[in-house]
Amino acid sequence: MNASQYVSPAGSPSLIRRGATVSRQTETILREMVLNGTLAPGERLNEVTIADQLGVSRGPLREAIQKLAGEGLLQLESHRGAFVRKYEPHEIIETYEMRIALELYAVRLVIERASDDDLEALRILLAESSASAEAVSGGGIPAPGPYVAELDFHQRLVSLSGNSAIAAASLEVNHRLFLALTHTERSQVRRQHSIGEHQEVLAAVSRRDTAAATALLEDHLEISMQNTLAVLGLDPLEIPQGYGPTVHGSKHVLKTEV
Amino acid sequence: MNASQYVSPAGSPSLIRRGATVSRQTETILREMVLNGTLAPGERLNEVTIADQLGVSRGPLREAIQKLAGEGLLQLESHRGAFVRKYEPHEIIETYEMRIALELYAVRLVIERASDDDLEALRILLAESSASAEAVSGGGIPAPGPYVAELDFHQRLVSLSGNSAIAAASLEVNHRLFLALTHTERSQVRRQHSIGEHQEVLAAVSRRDTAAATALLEDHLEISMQNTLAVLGLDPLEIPQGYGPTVHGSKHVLKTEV
DNA sequence: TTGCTGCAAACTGTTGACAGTTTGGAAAAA
DNA sequence: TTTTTCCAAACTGTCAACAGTTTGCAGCAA
Repeated sequence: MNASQYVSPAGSPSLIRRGATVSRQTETILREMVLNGTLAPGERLNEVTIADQLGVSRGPLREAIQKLAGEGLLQLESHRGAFVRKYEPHEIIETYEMRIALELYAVRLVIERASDDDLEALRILLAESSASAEAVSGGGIPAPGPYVAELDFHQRLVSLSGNSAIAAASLEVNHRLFLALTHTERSQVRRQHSIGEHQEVLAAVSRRDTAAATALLEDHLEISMQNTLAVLGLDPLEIPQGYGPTVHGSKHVLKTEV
Repeated sequence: MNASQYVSPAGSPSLIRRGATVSRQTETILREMVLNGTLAPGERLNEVTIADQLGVSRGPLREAIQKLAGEGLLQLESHRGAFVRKYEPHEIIETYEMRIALELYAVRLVIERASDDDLEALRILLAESSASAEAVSGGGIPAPGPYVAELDFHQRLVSLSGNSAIAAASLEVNHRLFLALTHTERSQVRRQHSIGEHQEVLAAVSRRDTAAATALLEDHLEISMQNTLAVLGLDPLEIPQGYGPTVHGSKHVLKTEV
């Protein structure tokens, strides 16, 4: 339901939040501005302008900028300022691979630790998501893009690992991918089908079938990455030296391995 | 050779570095102060004092603090300041698991992408490290602790994946673990033996044997984590709800799986 | 002695101003 | 016209001072 981790809600967020310092509030708002496209990739952040817009001084703003740079959303250049990070294709691939690394291990932890109730809750959520995907713009709720839903499922799944370090890193990676891909994406066709793959993964997790779950998840992520490469106009074979996508997943025999 | 990623070298680093801004220099120095124990875990950072020590004003210092907080080395508390992060046992476990997640996937990438020469170079490095470990404090070089060497090998291995995102995340995780463990560690006995395990992993990687390499690496990391738990005075069975160590590794049949 | 209250010192959060670098265009040279 | 030089405007990096919160202790009460 809550997709606000990736895109800001309709109303602009209130500047007033109890206990939070101006620096932190600025950080949150700035992150949203980067993720929802208010600040476009490659764009330079004029400190004076933005500080005026947000009604803060440059001090807290600069602290927020440092933080976001550490998260990979901004890029700092000495004496030239901060720019919204613009990811090169090979960087997107690297980030994708990091996502795979985190999720493949996370799903193993989920199988060991998540309760049946938690998994059931996720299954229901996925079913609703599936239903709302069929009824294209039917409901009154402004449905988030399929990519947001995609990331949302993965993030929830990873959270069930109980490992907050991996979950936090995963969120950061997803933010980077969202920034990198949301502005290139054209053909979102395949995203629709991924719900089915999610359901398959979740079913395997519910059966506590580690081999099947990891294999299915890896296949899903590989396909997703291939799709990304295609969107970027890159062919798997014409990728710069040594940065080709991995194809471990295709070796797996899925359900027969149970 | 270069262990400066984890511990500062003998001489204190020069404040003067061409092109780097005061903020960045402060960040680097502060990171070293945290990692080498000049600032102890749990200790509060007095901004005025530290700013005076480093000969900078509070502005750049605060920017550096924000950055290090993002790296998990400092913890910020509103209106109370920054503290050197003190990791709870369960957080150490979580961080360890994240390290495992990254390295297990990284080693697969290494097998696909690293050149024979790169692997050979790492093998030689490991051999030297092994030799210097035997000659306890024999050479003139002030040998870094075994834990530093341990992390150094892993970091170099991960770097050979060619994935800088994973490598950067791995370095950050290793920094956190170094901070968390270097102050609790007493029995470093087992660290000595890990060199042999490193050699085994590397051999499997050199043979491009993915199954063996990942299995060996996982076993090594699991053992290392168990050792860590023991040092922390935690028994695998008495770990708080659901946070027990995973034991995937022991299921693997190593070389026969080739 | 023990516990509570209130104040003052210390410290963090924030701001506005100053200093040095970058940048883009005007003016001069080719 | 094209290229180069130079300067001024704009902007980032840094600093010092102000404001509001936290904290610890002195003084008072029980």
